[in-house]
Amino acid sequence: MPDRQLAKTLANGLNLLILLSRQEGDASLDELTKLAGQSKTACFRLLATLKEMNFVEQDAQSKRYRLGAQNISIGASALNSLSLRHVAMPFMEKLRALSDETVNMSVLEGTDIVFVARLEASHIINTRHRIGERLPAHCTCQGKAIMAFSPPEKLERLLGQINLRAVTEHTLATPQAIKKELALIRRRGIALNAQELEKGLCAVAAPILDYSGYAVASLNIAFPLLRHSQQEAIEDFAPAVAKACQEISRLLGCTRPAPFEPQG
Amino acid sequence: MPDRQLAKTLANGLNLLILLSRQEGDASLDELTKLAGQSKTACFRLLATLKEMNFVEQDAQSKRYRLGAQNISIGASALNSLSLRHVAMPFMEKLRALSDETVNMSVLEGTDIVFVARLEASHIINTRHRIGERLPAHCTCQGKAIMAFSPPEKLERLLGQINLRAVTEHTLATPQAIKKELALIRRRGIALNAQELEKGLCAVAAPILDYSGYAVASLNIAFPLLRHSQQEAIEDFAPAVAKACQEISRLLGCTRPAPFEPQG
DNA sequence: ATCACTTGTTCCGATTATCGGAACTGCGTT
DNA sequence: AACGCAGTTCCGATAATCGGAACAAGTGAT
Repeated sequence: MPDRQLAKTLANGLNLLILLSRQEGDASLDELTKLAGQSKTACFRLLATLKEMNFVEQDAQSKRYRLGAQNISIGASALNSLSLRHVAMPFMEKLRALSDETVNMSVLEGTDIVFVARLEASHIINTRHRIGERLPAHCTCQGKAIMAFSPPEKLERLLGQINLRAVTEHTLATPQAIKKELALIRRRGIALNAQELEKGLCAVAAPILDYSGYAVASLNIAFPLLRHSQQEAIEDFAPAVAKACQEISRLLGCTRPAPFEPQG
Repeated sequence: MPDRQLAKTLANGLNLLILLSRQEGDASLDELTKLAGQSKTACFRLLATLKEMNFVEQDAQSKRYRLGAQNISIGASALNSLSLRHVAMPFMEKLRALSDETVNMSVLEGTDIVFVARLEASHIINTRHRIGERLPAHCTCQGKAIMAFSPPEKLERLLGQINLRAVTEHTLATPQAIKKELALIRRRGIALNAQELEKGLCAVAAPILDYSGYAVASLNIAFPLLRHSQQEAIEDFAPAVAKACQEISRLLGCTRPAPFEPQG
């Protein structure tokens, strides 16, 4: 996997950090050793280093490892340095006022999306995502919106990496199906999630593009089909989301023209 | 630097990540090279590795580095798995060693505080609170410390809900009195409980703030006036409690500066 | 209570990954 | 056009990493 000259030790250490974050709660040295596929000694040394720098903590009695407070501090810093959030927030507030449904912003990280901002609807029945949470990109309209407006070579690489497990019966299951869907999204400027992630959950998303004309993030409105039909979403929400994203993109220096058939 | 067997490459890479997070916004390779005190080549390789794993991003045109989305995801994971208790425990142990009095941590729930961690003094005469126990927030220094550093709208809501029964003759009895007291606490960074809950019981508390700059919990040292005077508490315990809480807050991503007159 | 077994930790030599200097590239300025 | 500057690549010497073996400390079973 290492094509270029990369710092292998650093990569191994970071990999342990990622494994630990994907783990529920804490993990033992042995568990991490097996997950990472390395020697016990190497893992031990790497974890000792991570511990020294507060990236992991070790329980005094059980000796199990968990994520340290350093990650919280750096994560908060990463959120703050995202100028996107500040630019987008007023638009997200407008969208929520319009829809009274939850508005999310996500970025693409590998084959997953990560939530970076969120304004919740006032309803009790709601989506339960949190900032920092990740989801498979191809199962979400936010992920599809970003992928549809990504550079072709990046997209090809992603399609090769995507784990095509079907989350519901509506999930796109083949690279061909995804490509066809992305072409449609590219024409319309809008991505739809019709129960692909969870039954009864629907959402519309549009991409936020930067000066290069490619997507850096996406905004969506998510809602249960209890309150709105898919048709309502397309007619009422989609144009508003698309317009908000176009304005944000313009603020980021994007000059790419909007697609021709936003109404599809 | 410790002499132990640590993975130096990993440490150097993590150090770059920390430097980047302390930086306002982004940083160039040269800047990071100087800050880290390393060769340009080494930094470049480490940053390339960090980039590969989405811990940093690189702007396509300016080549400058900024924190990547991976940190947001891991930070959120850390927040969930690492309870406040784990972060605060070592600091609480230090406070108890310093004072040989009982150290408590509480969070606010409604108009009450709830004890979530506790280290007891060795003395026989002692406070008898237990983890999970609740007390009216406005009668305790812990509650006042949290309220003083809560969002204004939340505070207003609370003040309307508080049941203003006077527990002792020293208890704050009107919203005006409470507001005045909270303003004082906000300036000093320290909350005092002078027999407001029980005759002869005194305590000093400071707030623990998260990345938003608002309080999520508070720490106190509680003791009977038998062993220390109120003046001793202000001179000896208050600065230690304030310092501990500031350090914990920083670990949680708080950047809010400490108040100006911690000694009041 | 003892023994076997699991998990975490230390030691040490061989190997290999890392480091830093020098050289190359691309870009903006004088 | 030449220069300087920042980022990137190349390459050999060196120093750091790795993994096996041994040790320590618990844990559970006989």
